[in-house]
Order: sequence, then structure tokens, then C-alpha cells
Amino acid sequence: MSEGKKTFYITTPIYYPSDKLHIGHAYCTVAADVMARYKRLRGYEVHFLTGTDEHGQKIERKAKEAGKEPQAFVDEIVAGIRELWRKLDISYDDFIRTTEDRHKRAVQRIFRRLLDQGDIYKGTYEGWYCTPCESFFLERQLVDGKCPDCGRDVEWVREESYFFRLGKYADRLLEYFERHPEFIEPESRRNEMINNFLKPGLEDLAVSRTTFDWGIPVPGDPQHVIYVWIDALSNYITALGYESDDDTLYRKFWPADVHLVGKEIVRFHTIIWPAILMALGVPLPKKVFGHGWFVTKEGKMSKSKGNVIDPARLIERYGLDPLRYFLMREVPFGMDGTFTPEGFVERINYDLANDLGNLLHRTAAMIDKYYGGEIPDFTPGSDATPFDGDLERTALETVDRVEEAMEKMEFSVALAAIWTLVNRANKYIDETQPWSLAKDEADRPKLASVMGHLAESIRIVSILARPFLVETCKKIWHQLGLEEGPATAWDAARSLRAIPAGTRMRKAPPLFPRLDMEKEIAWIIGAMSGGAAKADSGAERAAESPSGAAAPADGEAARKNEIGIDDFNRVELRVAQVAACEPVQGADRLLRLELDLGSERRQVVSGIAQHYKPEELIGRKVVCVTNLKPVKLRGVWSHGMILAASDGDRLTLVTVPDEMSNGAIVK
RNA sequence: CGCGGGGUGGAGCAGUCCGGUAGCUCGUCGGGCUCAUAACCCGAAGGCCGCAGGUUCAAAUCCUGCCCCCGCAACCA
Repeated sequence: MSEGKKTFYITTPIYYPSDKLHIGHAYCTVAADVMARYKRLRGYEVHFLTGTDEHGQKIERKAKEAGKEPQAFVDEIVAGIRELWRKLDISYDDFIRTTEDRHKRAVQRIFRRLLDQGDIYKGTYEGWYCTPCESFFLERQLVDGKCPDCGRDVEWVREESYFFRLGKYADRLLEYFERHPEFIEPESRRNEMINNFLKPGLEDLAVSRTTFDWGIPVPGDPQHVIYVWIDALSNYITALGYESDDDTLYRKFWPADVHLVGKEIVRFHTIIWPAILMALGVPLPKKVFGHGWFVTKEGKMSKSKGNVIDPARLIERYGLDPLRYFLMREVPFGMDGTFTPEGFVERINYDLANDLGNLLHRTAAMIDKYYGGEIPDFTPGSDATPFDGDLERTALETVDRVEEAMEKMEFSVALAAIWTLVNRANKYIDETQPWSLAKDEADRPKLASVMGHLAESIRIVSILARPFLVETCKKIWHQLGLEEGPATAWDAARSLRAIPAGTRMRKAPPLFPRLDMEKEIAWIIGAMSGGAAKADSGAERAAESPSGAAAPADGEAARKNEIGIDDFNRVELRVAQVAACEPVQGADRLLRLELDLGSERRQVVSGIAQHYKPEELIGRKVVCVTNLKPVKLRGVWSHGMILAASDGDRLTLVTVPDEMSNGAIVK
């Protein structure tokens, strides 16, 4: 079904470049990318916009702290963001920066128009102000009448400000929400907006500031800088050339089909932004989708908790597609989900390596063995084996289910559907037992049907998974002896026989090497808590790269990264005597050690079980890092880490002669 | 009474709008197979669906009350 040249405009939020981006930003942007790729495959002309929101007080301050001009400061960070999007293979069509002229000019015109028509007026802004924090607070935000941030005194301040007549639009917004129930998704967010904000009524919105300079000046009143609402939100139309000399894109793509945003900014996108658009007489976006957050077991990710995870490091170590797959598969889109190292590694091993990778591998091995690598001729629908029909039916149903889920942006559902086909194909091998068929010349037609069905099933999977697995699908085609073309087009997913007769498979290594669970879990924990390559207890050996993935970057970076003596002194090392030791249940390489530190005993888990037996450690004096943040490994708390030297396969504990007393400082 | 989300076999989740066999992934146990990356396939055990009432022939699902957890104010999607 060809859609003609229908258009599809999708946006991510424009991110605030005050810091490096983390997995949450990657989550949102990958989701938008998946959707954009899907729509392109379905024949839409897609415009995919992302960008950065670069003004504001915090940037101004951060730049100052870094001793840089704001523009130079954001240039640097934005370069890093673009680099991350490159690593994630984000297929954006445009990247808007609010510091670009095209944006600034349009924003000023928008502001001017709203001012001229009376939707913006000049008034005064009053509130409690904390000078050191440079922040305004409402009465109820104060803690004992003091600044909730720093606890210092606040003062009542009046400040001149421009206001947007937001209150005027509350009724119209409410009406719009009711007429367009699909405008906000998921539905729970819609109810939240209506009950929390619209029903109680809206207050006019301060849309300018005089407390900082880093922003777009209010036209004709340069004392004021246009505040984030109008500056940032309007990027969705300024990027299309709204209020510019060339608004071709605007006329073509607006209104947006979907603004993808995090749940914390749903309010801005469903109330403030639509009100601004109403004031401008511009149609509203068709949908605002508020996705959930990735949180960790300890709660939200934050640097202070030491549980942020840098997506770039995951890509370096595990490759791009595993990360994209994990993000889209692990959590129903729209809900909060938990990022756990275990979950990440398990998804890669179970779904990608065991199910999909192994399916291709075993199929390739058999086609190679029985047909010298040439995919045999066969006829779908002929029921050559009693299992062909069911596999065929599953394949066709899967296409429908994937399309249905993708339209609703239920990415995890779409992937789950694809994997039902993967699993069905694996089962089909067991059912048909091709190794038995190969023994009898009379079964040749059956064998050909089985191999053909397998190759075609894998091809169908590769088409359906293409928006998600940007590298893997191409690898699959290569291995199937296919080039990108008719057999790999989206509609070919409904064909059960699209691989040309005589196609020869190509040899290739497994798509996804299986990961060593404990080792990789330890590595990720280390990457989350420290940032440096050194990991928490149990993770001593983690600096090695996993089989397959190329990851020299960590080692090199660590070596160049010199530290001062102060940094070194932050690490507390002590002599500890092993008082007791036993294996950790369910773990191949972990030992639980009880250490005597003189003044105290503590439990440490260490990944040395393959090198030492518990009994041979008891009584030994080792060196322990005693001020590491405790961590749970395989359900067992570890309060430190013991030092060991390793080169490849060998590992030796760092030991201290017996005469040194327990608890002695090592430096 | 600030608002919202959530409490379902060992873990993580679906099911709740539109009452009627409680489903999935992982783990555990048993079996099968050998083409394959110790992968794959089959089977089993295991849940009074947070608590207490109520409506109903029938409630995880509807109503009422209560308990507990997590977000929203802290760089953050």
C-alpha cells in the first residue's frame, strides 16, 4: 500500500547543553529515530528535527565557571552532542540551535507579533528571590522562610517583566483536549494536565528576564531577554522557516505529527506551546507523546548518586544495535523503566545472541553443509513439511502486528512481536529436524523447504527490525547474499519467497558474541559509579574488552589521564587478613570474603573464584580498598575491593607479609 | 486532605478502561535434540493478584476505606 508522498514531521526536545547527555536523552532521541526510519520505510517524506536549547542563566553561569564565553562553551558541548548522535546513527534531517540566526530572528518576530496584538504585555514579576542562587521562589516553595536550595535568607523582589496572556487560553485548551483525545499520550498524562493545570486555571506567564543576558533580546527593549518558553518551544517552527524568507518547509511539514518529549516537560508542550500557537493563529501539533524515564534501582539517575550511564561508553563496548535494542525493548514506551546492568547484558545475550544471532548462525551452517551455501529452491504454501504453514502464518501475522504497534509507537511491543517470529523459526528447526532430513535422499524436497523457509524468515525479521537494528540488518542481508533492494523493502516482508533462486550465502562471524555476564555486569557498574575505567569491587578484571567488541578506548584514555597526588589520596588502602571465604552462590567467578581490618570486619565480594579456592585464601594478608561505595553483586553486598594483578588469563592477588598488622595503611 | 505512578508466582513486567480459564521474560527442576554462539525445543513446580469491606451468579478487574513504595522542589529525557 503506497502512501503517496505523505509527510511526517517528528521532533525531539531540544536539549540543554549544560552537561554531557546521558542515557535518557539517548532514549528519547533513539525512539524518534526509530519512528522516523519506520515512516521513511513506509514511504513517507519524513522531517526529523532535534537540536539544542542554548540560552539561559545556567549556561551563562557554567560558561563563566569554565572561564569561557557562553557561545564557545555551548559550541563545545553541542559538538559532543552531535558526536553522540552520530554514534547512535540518529537520522535527523535538521539540527536546530537556538543560538543560530535563523532561530533568533524568527523568535524576535514572534515576540513582536504577540506584543503588537496584545498577547504579551509588560508588567511586574514579584516573588521571593535568593540572590546567591539567582532564583525566584513561590511562598510555598520556601523552607522555613528560607531558600530551599541554599537555606539562606530570601528577599521580596519586584522585577519588570513581559507576560504572555496564558490565562486567556485555558478554556480553549481544555476544549481542544476534549475534542482531540489523541493529542496527549499516554492518556494518564492528559488527565494530569487537565486536572492539575487546566481546571484550576492558568496564570499569565513571565516570558522575559532581566536577571541574565545570555538570550535573545526583546525587540526594542534590550534590558530584557526572551525567556525559555518562547525561545525554546518555538524551535519546532523556526527550524521549518516560519517567519523567514523561505517557509517552504513550514508549509510542507507543519503541523508536526508528533513532538516526542519526556514526561517532565509534557506540561510545556501541551499547555504553553499550544497557547502560543493559538495566539499566533498556527495549527497545533497533532500529538505530544510523553515517554517515561529510565531510572536505576536506587531511583532517578543523578551524578550525586553515581549512577548515570554514558551511552557512548556502552556503544564503544557493546556496539550500537545492542544499545538501541535494549532501550526500545526493555520498557513499554511511555512508562518508567529500570536500567540495570543485568537487564542490559541479559537482553543482549538472550534476545540478540541466543535467539536471533544463533538462528542465523545455525541456519547458515546447515545451508552451507547441505547445499554448499546456496539457498535452495522451494515453494512456500506447499506444505512440504507439516510445519511450514504455521511458520508462514506466524510470519505474516508478525508483519501486521509490527505495523500496528509502530503506528502506536509501542516500540517494545513491536520488538516483542518480531521476536515471536524469531522464536517460531528456532522452534521450526527442532520440529523439522533438518539433520534427519539430510540423511535420506527422499527428503530432499523437505530439506529444501525447511532451509528456504528459514532464510526467508530471517529476511523478514531483518526488514521488520530495520528501524531498530541499523547495523545488524545490513549484516544479515550481506550474509544472506542479498543487497539492499526489492527483497529487503518493507513490503517484501509480506512475501514468503523473495530471495532470488541461486542466491549464495556469505560467511560471517556471529552477529552478537555472547557476553560473560558477571564480567560485563561488573564493568557497567564500574562505568556507572566512577566514570573512570576502574570499577567497584568485583570488577577488577573488567577493564578487558569483551570478546568481539572493539574497545581499546578505555585503556588508552585511562593511561593518558594523569591524576594528582590528591586524587590518589582519596583512595584508602589497608592491609586486610582473610578471615573467611566462600563462593557466592550462582556465580562462577565470585568469592565472598570476610576481611579482618584490625578495628573491624567487613564483607567483600571479589571476582577471583576462577583463580583461587576459598580455603587457600584464608589467613592471607591482602590489600583492600576500604572507602569504595558498597555495591551488591549477585545479591551480596561488597564493602570494598581487594587488589590483584592480572595479565590476560593469569591473576595474582597483591599480598602483604604476615608481620604487617591488619588495618595498616597502604600507600 | 497538593498531584501523579505503582503494589500480580523467586526477579522484572502484561492483564485492570469493556468483570467470567491469571499471561510473558528470566530464574529453578525434569526431559528432548545435536544444525548452532554450553546456544535451541518441550514439560513441570511455584501466585489467597498490598490489606479490609462492599456490589455481583461471578472481581486482579467495579465501588469505599486503609497501608506501603516511587516520582513531581534538588544538573537532568
